[in-house]
Amino acid sequence: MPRATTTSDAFNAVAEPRRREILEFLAPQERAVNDVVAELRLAQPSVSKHLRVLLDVGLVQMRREGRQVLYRTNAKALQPLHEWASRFERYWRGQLGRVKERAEEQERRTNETTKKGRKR
Amino acid sequence: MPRATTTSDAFNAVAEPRRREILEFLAPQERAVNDVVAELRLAQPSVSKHLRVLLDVGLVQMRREGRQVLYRTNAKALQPLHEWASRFERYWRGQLGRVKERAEEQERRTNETTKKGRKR
DNA sequence: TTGACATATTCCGTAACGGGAATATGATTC
DNA sequence: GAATCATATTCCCGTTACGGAATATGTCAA
Repeated sequence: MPRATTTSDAFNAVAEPRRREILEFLAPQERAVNDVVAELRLAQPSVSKHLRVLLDVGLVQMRREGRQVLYRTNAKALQPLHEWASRFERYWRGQLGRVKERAEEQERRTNETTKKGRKR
Repeated sequence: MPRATTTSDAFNAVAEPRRREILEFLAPQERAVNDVVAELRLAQPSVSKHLRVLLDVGLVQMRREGRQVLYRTNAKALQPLHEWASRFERYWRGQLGRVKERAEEQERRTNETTKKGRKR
């Protein structure tokens, strides 16, 4: 099985650095495709393709305005990513993480290691 | 250019769902490889490979203990991801985001009604 | 040693990926 | 209509992904 498609979810879509840049650029205000091209200095087809991916996973929204197409970041779609990372917050800071860690470490030693009569 | 390698950074490493599961499992306490295999019901070589990727980007740490190799999540390596997502927090909640949104919505509306067939 | 257990690596196959170039679609103006 | 501007899609290419199966490495025990 190959890697999951970039359009499968926000995690995959955001793995590409240029797409992250695009999201940052489109977050404060909506912009036309050519603005992205100019600002990030990417080829136009490349931008269109990245925007397509972002659109498919709901990370951007789109609106037609005359000849141009305006895109904007849909920040809500980044919430799951943020929340997922937040689950680890307690482990990189704060005491709760350490205390719990220590307690479970303790339990592991007594349970798992003993289950097969292992030494050490 | 193909997609960046999974070992290039945390974003790419975390794009794979199984690796996220592994990180969750290894966050509270360190575990042997076989524990991961048993708990997540993955093939052993698969787990070893995923752990290798996670190790390369610093998302887990490793320690040998007799025959087994114990892994644990290095939560600090997830901080950049969390911080990146946090930059969008103001856009999905909070007033700044909404105010700006409303302002633009307003402007969009005025343009549409006022200047119906203009040039750009 | 030899054998078992635990984990890692290699090789294979299929399936994206992302860039570039060319081309297609869409909307506006003349 | 035709020309033009703005964006999207298609095709080709070299690279990488992940899974499965087989095999290799490493550690302990008898």
